[in-house]
Amino acid sequence: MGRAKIEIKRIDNATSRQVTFSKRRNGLLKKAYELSVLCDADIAVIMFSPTGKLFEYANSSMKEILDRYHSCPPEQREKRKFDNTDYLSKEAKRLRHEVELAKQENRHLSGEDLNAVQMPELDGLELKLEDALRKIRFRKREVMQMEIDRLQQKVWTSSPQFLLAWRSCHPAVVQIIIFCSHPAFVPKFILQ
Amino acid sequence: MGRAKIEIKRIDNATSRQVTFSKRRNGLLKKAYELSVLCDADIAVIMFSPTGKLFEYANSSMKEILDRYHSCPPEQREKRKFDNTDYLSKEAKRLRHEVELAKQENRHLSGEDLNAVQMPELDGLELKLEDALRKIRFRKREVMQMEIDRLQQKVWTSSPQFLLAWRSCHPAVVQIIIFCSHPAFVPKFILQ
DNA sequence: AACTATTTATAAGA
DNA sequence: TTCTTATAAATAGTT
Repeated sequence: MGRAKIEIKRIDNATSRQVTFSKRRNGLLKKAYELSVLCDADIAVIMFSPTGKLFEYANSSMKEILDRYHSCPPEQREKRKFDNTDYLSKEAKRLRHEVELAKQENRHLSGEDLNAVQMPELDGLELKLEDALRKIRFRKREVMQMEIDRLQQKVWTSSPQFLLAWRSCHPAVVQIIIFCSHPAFVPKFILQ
Repeated sequence: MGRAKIEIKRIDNATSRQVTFSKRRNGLLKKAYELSVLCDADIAVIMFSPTGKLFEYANSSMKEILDRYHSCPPEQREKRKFDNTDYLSKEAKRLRHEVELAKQENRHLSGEDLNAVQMPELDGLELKLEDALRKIRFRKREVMQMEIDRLQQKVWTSSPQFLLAWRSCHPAVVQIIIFCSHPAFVPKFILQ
């Protein structure tokens, strides 16, 4: 939710960690407040910052909520516990699904596994592939042009000795360089 | 954060309230998890749903966090307490600021309070006002045209008696109607 | 503390 | 419930 996506792992830089704590602490408190009001739920949040300071929220009385918590039978507590593992396994599930979708799309873009694909999707795929081809060809021209420019530069800056020696080994390549070069850039000596 | 903006107040419909609780409960737990990991903070969340079910989160051990909480001197607890009033007063502050900004803009768009305004902003205001004028004039033409159409319709559907009677009271208005009407729509009798 | 480009959360609908 | 999607809200990086 910011300029960049961040990985959920401990922030190394202490200053950034503190700044992020301040921002997200407020976000969490706001969410807790909204949930308690919207849904008429009793909510308590206790936070100790990285520097050990206490922050808390309770829509009603903290003591009341904690008492109610302690009065719940332990097995009920454990049952509805949400620990990091729960969240991580949910995320893993979502990621696996995402991977499946992406792979399926790859197959379709490779012209495979098309038995179940109907006309509208086929039209879409066709257009997408045509577009991809155009882009790839454009990029190819670009890369070729860069290589030609590089070689022209080399011809222009090379010593005659180097070019003449090179021509004796690779006459065809030097011919191509001359062919591709603007006449003004072909050193006079090489035309002799 | 959804299709529509909602006001933060108790959801009346019990089903919606329960659905919203489910969704936001997960959101809150996720935020608590992320904050604890990112900032290396100890966090505990206790929630009782509208139907009285318990949900909890603790990055480490709930007991440990609660013990630590109880071991804090009461005055430290009170100091960092965030209750509904805190949030509402923050929101009020933000809203007051927003109102100030909007009023200032109104003044500028009314050509007032321009002493501190520099050239680029003035150019912007000028363009904005010219655009506003164009839109207003366009809307005026639109409204006038609708009125003319309405009157033409009336002329076309009125009984001669009504129009003749009306002309005797408001001859000028009837002249205007005739003038504005397409010849084909002016009833023959009125030209006599 | 503000800003703003992005990511994320979520309200409504299917 | 679960998924989808349009939109509101949170926030990471920047100033």
